[in-house]
Amino acid sequence: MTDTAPPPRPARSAGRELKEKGLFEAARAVFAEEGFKGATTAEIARRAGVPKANLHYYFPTKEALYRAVTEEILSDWLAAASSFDEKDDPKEAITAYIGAKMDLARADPLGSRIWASEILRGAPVIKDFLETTLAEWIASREAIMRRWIETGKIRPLEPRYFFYMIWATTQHYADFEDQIRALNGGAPLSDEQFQKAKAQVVDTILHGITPL
Amino acid sequence: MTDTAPPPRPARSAGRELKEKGLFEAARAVFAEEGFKGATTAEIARRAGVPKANLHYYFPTKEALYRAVTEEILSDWLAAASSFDEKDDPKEAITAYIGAKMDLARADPLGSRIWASEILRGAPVIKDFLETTLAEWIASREAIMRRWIETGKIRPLEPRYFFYMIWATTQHYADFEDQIRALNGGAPLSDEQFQKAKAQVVDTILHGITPL
DNA sequence: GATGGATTTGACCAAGTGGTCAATTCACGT
DNA sequence: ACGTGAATTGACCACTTGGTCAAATCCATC
Repeated sequence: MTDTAPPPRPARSAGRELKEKGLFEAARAVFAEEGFKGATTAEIARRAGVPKANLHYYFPTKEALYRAVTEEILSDWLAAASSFDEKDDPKEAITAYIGAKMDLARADPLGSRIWASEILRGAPVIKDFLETTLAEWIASREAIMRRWIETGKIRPLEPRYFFYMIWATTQHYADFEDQIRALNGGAPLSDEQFQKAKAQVVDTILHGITPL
Repeated sequence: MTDTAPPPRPARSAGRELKEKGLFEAARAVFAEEGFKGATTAEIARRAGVPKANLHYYFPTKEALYRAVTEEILSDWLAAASSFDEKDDPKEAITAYIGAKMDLARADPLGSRIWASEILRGAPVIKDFLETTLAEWIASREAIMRRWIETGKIRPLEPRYFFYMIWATTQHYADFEDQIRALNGGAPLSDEQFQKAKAQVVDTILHGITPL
């Protein structure tokens, strides 16, 4: 992530970035499946196809690797969140936001699962993000929603619980994918099924908050 | 759980059950925080205040202890699920069900988190439950909901995605409690806040599926 | 083709892991 | 008091863990 231009040597960085990427992706998979504590550097290195010692050359510690992974996830989360702001109309804004969150859950279930796992263990690494960036994000959107409520565009409600519902429902399709698969006869949701689920989530929530 | 009468000797079992309970509760806490793999028998024993060897006297392996914990959780889940069946009217049934799920998330967040953690790691232990008991449960309730749809009592929708929304939203209050706390100024939701959240979840979902 | 930093990796280590075991203590019926 | 099985526990073990290190190899430059 976040490369700040080639300061000293962009030289061998081609091969370097490739290998780093391999480690990074392997780490995402293992962290998502096993959690931070359950994940082992040996397993990550094995999946990336490099000796364990090599992993520690690119990432000094398991935690450094984990932090790199989480930072990207927070960045993706914020990118999806921005879709809420691109429309003035509540129906459009909420539709776009739920759609973006559903698409993110579908495109990057690992990221969602790592986030969930991080929260489950007490959020030691992203606590600061939650308390600052995320808290500000939701406070600001609460203000927007209260305006919609005052102008009668949506039914009165507590905005934050509304967002929790969106987060929970959309991320569920990533975090509980294995459960959903078990309930779907062992097969993951097809694209058509997923699109139908997405439409229903949007539809149900929109109707849930639309004034009579 | 599930004691099948005192077959050979209910004798010293008073002290025994007490200690077993202590281990059991300590295990719940540690499994919820660290996941199955991340949890250590040493930590569980430490929290229960007994030597590690004593833990292995009551539960032969870490996995046996984990299975005992999960069985109780599945049982609690089914108990809450039964509240869906006690009413014929959709509004009443759904209100009761969401309420029961919210109350369970509030009363036993650890159970919900252990469930989530189990799914995240691929559900090795409860996979059978998901594929049989849970699959049957949802299939049967889908039939009920389709009848409600046919008689125009609720808007047309795919019942399973509706249940996913309920599960996701209610369990979110347990699984993401630490995130919710961070967004609540560092304090857990008060009882009043939680009751308001519960009412809003019921309200939004009911409106979401009620015909115009 | 020699230099020197970047990279690779097998061998290694101290700390922890789940689990075992034999020696001990306990608590009750006789 | 004593015998007996239940319960307790310190010591121990084989294995895994995250991380280190020095020796080897690579490769762009001169």
